[in-house]
Amino acid sequence: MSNIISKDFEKDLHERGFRITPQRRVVLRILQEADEHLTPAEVYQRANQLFPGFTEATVYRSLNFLAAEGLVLAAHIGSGQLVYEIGGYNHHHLICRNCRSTCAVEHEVLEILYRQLAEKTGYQIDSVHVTFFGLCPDCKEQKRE
Amino acid sequence: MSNIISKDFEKDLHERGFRITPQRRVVLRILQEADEHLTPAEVYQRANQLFPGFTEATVYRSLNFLAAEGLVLAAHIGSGQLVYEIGGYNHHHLICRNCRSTCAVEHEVLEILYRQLAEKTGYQIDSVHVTFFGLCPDCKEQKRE
DNA sequence: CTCATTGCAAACGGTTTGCACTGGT
DNA sequence: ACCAGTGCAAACCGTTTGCAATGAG
Repeated sequence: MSNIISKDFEKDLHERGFRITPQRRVVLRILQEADEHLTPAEVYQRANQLFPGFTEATVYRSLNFLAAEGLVLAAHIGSGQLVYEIGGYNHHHLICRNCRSTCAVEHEVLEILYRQLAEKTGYQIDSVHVTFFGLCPDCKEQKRE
Repeated sequence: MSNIISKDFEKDLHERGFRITPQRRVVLRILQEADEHLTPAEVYQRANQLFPGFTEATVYRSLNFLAAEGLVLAAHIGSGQLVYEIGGYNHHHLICRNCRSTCAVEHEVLEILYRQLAEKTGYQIDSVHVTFFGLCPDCKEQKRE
């Protein structure tokens, strides 16, 4: 879809008393176009180019808002920083603890695990973004030297 | 073992020019006795009782040191906070996103997954502490009301 | 016109750092 | 005695908040 916010969402938000501001559109759009997770700082940086005058506070508020409304997804990746990405696309990350490179893993690969975990613990797992650490092929090779 | 720091480790650290200070012993001991992950603030709180005069800075420095030396393990659990726990005991956490209760999962359950992931991606996964989010049995029940 | 949202700047909480002192070795 | 480690206080960084001004509805 090419719409910034689908009309359904706009209507829904509107009916609940929220407003669709240019700022929120911009933040959402940035995440849609980034197609990867971004830190609030990265969002701010890009937002400021598209929309001079943007405040960091507004970035945080927009991200929180969009996350609360389910339009974007907040995830904790290593390093303690919270990152945001466009919702609706379940995937996970591998991060190389040596070179920091990342690699996405399709959700399907992990789905079996989730089912097993759920059975064993009674939890209803709904993590949609988990980060694993390790060594990427290159660094693994290098370490062996 | 009842030793605070095994003699081997003391010797090893010593040979590399590090010193075993009472502060480091205290921090390590707190983590050993806690038998769960603690935030730096929690460590500080306990350390200050055992050892009045302890500084927060020292807690952070000790934790970093012990983590770098492999004596304790730093893990990112949700909420972005870094927590520390005694090393050598691989496990993972489920956190209920509703009531925040946590539940540990034995490493063995996930070991198969790691092997699969490693095969598919070429990464050498060595995450020893991954956190999954979901709903615990109680909250799952409650939600259904 | 109203009230949700923004901009601004100040506050906040967790973590790190510079520096002189202390104490482990 | 030497230098790694500590205490203290100030700096830092990412995030949140109070308040008056703005602009979406």
